[in-house]
Amino acid sequence: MRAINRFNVLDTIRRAGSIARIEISDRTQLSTTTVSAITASLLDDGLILARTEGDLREAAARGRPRVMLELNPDAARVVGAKIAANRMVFVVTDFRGEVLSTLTLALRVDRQPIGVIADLIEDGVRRCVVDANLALDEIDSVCLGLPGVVEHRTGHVRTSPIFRETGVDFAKEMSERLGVTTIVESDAHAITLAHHWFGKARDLDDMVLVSLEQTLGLGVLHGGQLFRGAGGLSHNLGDLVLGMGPQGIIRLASLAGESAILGDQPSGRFAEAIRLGRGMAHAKTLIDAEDNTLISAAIRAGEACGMALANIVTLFAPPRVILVGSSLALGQPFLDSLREAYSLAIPPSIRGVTELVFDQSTDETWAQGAAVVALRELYESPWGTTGPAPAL
Amino acid sequence: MRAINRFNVLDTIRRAGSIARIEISDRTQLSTTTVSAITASLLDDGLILARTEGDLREAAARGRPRVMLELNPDAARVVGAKIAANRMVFVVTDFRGEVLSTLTLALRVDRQPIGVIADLIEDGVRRCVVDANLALDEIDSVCLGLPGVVEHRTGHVRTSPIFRETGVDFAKEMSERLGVTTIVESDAHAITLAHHWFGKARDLDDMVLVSLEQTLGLGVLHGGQLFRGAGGLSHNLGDLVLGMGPQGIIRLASLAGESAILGDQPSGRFAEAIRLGRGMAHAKTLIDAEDNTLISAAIRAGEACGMALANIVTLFAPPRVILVGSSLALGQPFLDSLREAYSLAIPPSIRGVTELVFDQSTDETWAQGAAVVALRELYESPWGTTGPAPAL
DNA sequence: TTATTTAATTCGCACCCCGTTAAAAATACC
DNA sequence: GGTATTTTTAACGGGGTGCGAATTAAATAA
Repeated sequence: MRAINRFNVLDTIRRAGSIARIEISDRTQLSTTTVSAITASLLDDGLILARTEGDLREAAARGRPRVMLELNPDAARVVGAKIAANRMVFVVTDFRGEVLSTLTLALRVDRQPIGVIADLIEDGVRRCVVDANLALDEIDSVCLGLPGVVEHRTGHVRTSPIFRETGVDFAKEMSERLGVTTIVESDAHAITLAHHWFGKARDLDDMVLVSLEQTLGLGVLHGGQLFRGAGGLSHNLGDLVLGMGPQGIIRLASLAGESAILGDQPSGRFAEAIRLGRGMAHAKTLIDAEDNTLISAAIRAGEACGMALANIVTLFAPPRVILVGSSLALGQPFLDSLREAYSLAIPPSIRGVTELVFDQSTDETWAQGAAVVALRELYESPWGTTGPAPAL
Repeated sequence: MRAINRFNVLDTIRRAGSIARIEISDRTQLSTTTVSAITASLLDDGLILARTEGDLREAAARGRPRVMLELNPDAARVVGAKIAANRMVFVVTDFRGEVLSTLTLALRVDRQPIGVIADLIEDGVRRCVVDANLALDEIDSVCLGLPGVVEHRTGHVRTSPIFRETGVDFAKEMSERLGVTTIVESDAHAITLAHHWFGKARDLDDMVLVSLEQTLGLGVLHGGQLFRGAGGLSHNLGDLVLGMGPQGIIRLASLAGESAILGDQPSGRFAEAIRLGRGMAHAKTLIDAEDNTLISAAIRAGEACGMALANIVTLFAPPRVILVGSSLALGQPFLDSLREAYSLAIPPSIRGVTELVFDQSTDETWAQGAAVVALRELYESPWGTTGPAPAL
């Protein structure tokens, strides 16, 4: 019970950024007595800091000025990473989730053996930590966000476009290499939490996020918690079936995946751009130059996404859906056809329930989301004292 | 906190049927002390009963014999109902969810004004209660399971095939008529809970149920709780989009809904059978007689369902999916094509995660499920005392 | 009959939260 | 400077919760 209240208080402080005890007791419905006790213990553990200035009540602040409380940035450091097929982005953040250093590695890792990928990630983590003027043993936790189907609880990667192998115990592997607790999570879940903490869902505890990257992913926030499916699996939208064609099953990925839009051939005109991770940006340039093949591919992809989106909204009926990912960079043809297909496909009975939001976050935001996954677990840890100081 | 533990203990007793305190403390991880206190209060409130006999440990029972605890059937009575377009089924159950009386009314209610439907339901409830040798004021709660999109929390029916109107405050309406707390819930949710309590998901706290009736519904059980979407909406599978045809959007309902299979025309050859609620049974007879039109309709419907099912499994990855509903009565052509389409459409990455189970429950089971919805709310109510007797 | 075994209860302890009250702290107003 | 105002801390009593140790209860085995 204390643990729950502690978490709530800590989370209230995080959301507010800077807040007085009175406000906390107001928002959490806890008595000021209790809030005082909990904040005292949080101060004691060094998780929060008190600041005297900064009382921003309207002019007439008569009585004793409030003491503002805020997270102690130095209470913990974590590493978050977005691992994609053609690039890796690492960030080190402080306890608030604020980025301390960033590192982007533009290199193609898919189809590499797992040992090589692990090597590269290990290297990236270590370099990014050094860039933040830290040592690895000052890092409390690492979280890797990667595409594919990931079992969060066990760190088991069932399938991922970046691995040739299936069923990899990647969290274990990386924990051993780094000597730091390492969590593996789907990249879509990471960006979902990033939006919950910092982005376009700060005000909502229920929402759905659809990520349109090389892989098509889904994040569902339900009561402030990620909905992780029964077994803690992530959702792989690309596998959704959109219909039956002459060649058999038509999956969303085959219409709206990156390779479906840009073409898959290693000799294709995008091969070079893709290798450099600039595929979508390049495509945008061509679309602006009225390249008809690409425009029609973008339109097809938008239609497919719009229909899949309508199905997801039919199932979850969230107040807001956030769309993210590199495909958004395709611009008007894609977005317009998506919107049109969506509004055609959305059933009348839930029309108006859901608001559609597009967001083009940087890769850094995704990595930051991974850091948030790690931080959330730290927030819920019992930490130092849970009550009076332990007996000596 | 007590409330939570009380509910857990009560639910443990329900699941076991008959169980000793020690076992409860074993399963709930509560201390025997706490279990004793809670069971004492439950006994005090008359929610459970103690029975000395019935200690079924293996032969050598040395020490003090266990006192078995079980639900007190008389602690409460509820009415559950399944309201369909061509029939209504009511049950009265005791506190355990055991059926005390049943009433089936075969009558077509869709397209009737809402007042008429309410009249019929009111009548059915009253008659079924009388059949159980009870008076209405001995009923603690009523739950109506009906097809369509229902907001459970408010009892608001957004759309339903049995109402011409949209946005009906049906719970309020019926509560006032009956003078008994009345809950409105989607029929799919009702049958989901029925399977959780009594049927093919007794052993699981996570599963998905798909109901193939006139309307296509979905129930998702997550951690023993119904997943009700963000706003408490139910899920209407019929609105799922399966592709784009020459006539525009193709929805699941247009391929696999009852009217899609049997034909919609009032002058059709099924008109009479449908009116009597025997549509599917009649269809089965014709299929057995090798009626090719029907067989191909059944196959089409099966394919559509199989594909939609694969999408749902892709999203939720439950350990088990239960399929229920009148369409199952179509037999081999339908089931085979469903299974085939499903196994074709299910992505390889989660193959083997989910087990498919078919179940042809009677209408009574659906109504019983509605009763379970009502009972679960009673279980969570604070009831009489929450601790020592209230001060006089 | 006595010892043994197992189940259930009683009792005391620690904890947690709340409300009230009082006191201390830090400012603005007069 | 004194006074009013507001936030924060501290102290006390009351009620609740859960747990462990000791105790009682009820049966069987020797």
